[in-house]
Amino acid sequence: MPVNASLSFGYRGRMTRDAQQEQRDIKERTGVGSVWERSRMLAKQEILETAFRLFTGQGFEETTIAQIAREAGVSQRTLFRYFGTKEDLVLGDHAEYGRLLQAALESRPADERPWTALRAAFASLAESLPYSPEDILKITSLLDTSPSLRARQLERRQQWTDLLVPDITRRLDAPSDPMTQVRAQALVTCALACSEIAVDAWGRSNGTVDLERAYDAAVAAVRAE
Amino acid sequence: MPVNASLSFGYRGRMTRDAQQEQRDIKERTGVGSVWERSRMLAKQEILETAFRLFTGQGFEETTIAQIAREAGVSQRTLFRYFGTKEDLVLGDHAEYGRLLQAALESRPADERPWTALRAAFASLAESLPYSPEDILKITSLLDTSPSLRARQLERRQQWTDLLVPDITRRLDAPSDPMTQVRAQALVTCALACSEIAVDAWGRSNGTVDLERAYDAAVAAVRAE
DNA sequence: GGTCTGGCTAGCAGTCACTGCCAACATGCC
DNA sequence: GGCATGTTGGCAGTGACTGCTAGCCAGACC
Repeated sequence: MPVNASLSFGYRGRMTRDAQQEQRDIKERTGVGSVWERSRMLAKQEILETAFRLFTGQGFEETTIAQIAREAGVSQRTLFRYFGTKEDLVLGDHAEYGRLLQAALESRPADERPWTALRAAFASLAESLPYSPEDILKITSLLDTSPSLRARQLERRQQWTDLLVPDITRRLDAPSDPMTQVRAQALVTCALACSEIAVDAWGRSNGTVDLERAYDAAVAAVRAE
Repeated sequence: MPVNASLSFGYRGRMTRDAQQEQRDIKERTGVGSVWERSRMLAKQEILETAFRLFTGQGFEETTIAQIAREAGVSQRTLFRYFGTKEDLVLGDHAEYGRLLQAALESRPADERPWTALRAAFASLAESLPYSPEDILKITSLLDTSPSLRARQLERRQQWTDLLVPDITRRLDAPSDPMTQVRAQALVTCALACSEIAVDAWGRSNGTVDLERAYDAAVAAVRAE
């Protein structure tokens, strides 16, 4: 049962291309056309597809690394070299996405207000993520079933906060105010929380709720109530 | 079932007594008077003190359960019976504190606005927590040194959210609005985030920053910026 | 006071995520 | 072809955590 290849890391294209074009694409994306690099990507993709199939089929906690490795045809040792933790199989390269988000925020006009800039940065990140809506639905439903997965995701979000706070600090008045750091942290954390709540609501509605409307409703509630 | 039945293990006695006798009985069966209970509490205390000493001395990750158990004079098996996870040694009974917070929130006037009620609930919880300021300082500094500890704490905070959302939902207008749930979640999550940011700032300042001022600054930033 | 019940304990074996190490092999470079 | 280097898999180990079991001992009952 072939799983949608859009699950694979970085893959955003269609499946209807011939192998040559595919290879050129890989070369383009990775910058390296070496056999090593290509087989690494194939293995990575195979592992991810196997993991997602097993996770959605029998649950995250109930699936062992040994099983994924066996069915993907690699050793456990290799699997852990590609994905540092079991949770990384679901959550992807959060450090990379964090950098994307940071870059998106820092590219906003310096005089844009915090909430405005953060909203634009989220929208920018959403466009550059290599996940299809179906992928996000799968991920969010997995998050709902595994506390450890949810914990790890919250931890990652915390790390994103540290990346975004410096920029937001610059957007605040009174930089000498000792509370400026606290204010920036609060803004970033709450914005990230609102985005996550919106994504979760979108996921639980099976994608019928409008994501931006949910986010705006969350932010409006926090600011107006 | 009597209210305090959950306190008594293996209650099998009669029901027709006056309150005073009942209390004496409970004390006998479950309370401080029983040898079992006393040794349980002593063991728990001994384990906690040993764990804190080792955690602060050599770090959370660098301390093993085996070491704590050995130095506290109990078996690992017993330690895990008292504290379900290594993180529980630091974080305490979060489920219990969650119930306290929920009760505090629900005891606020029904027409109080979400932010006001939440702030009062936090203040109430802070007063009923069994930690001294020194304890909190130790805990927050430990949180800063261990990602896994921080992750577990974020996970617990998520569980608190679920406890508080129903009450906040009732405080919102337009309960038929499909976004009401999202709005309530956003409010609770952001309020908890602000309180945590305030506590962290207080901890990093070694207790010199005023906790309530930090919380208010965080909330004000979120709402005004 | 003797006995019985049942909670509590230590200890052991086992699971699972994850890591360090090393030998074997593949690949890229010359 | 030969060497340096990257990659892999197996293996042994660690550390958190769980299930099971035999034995101990406080407390209830007679």
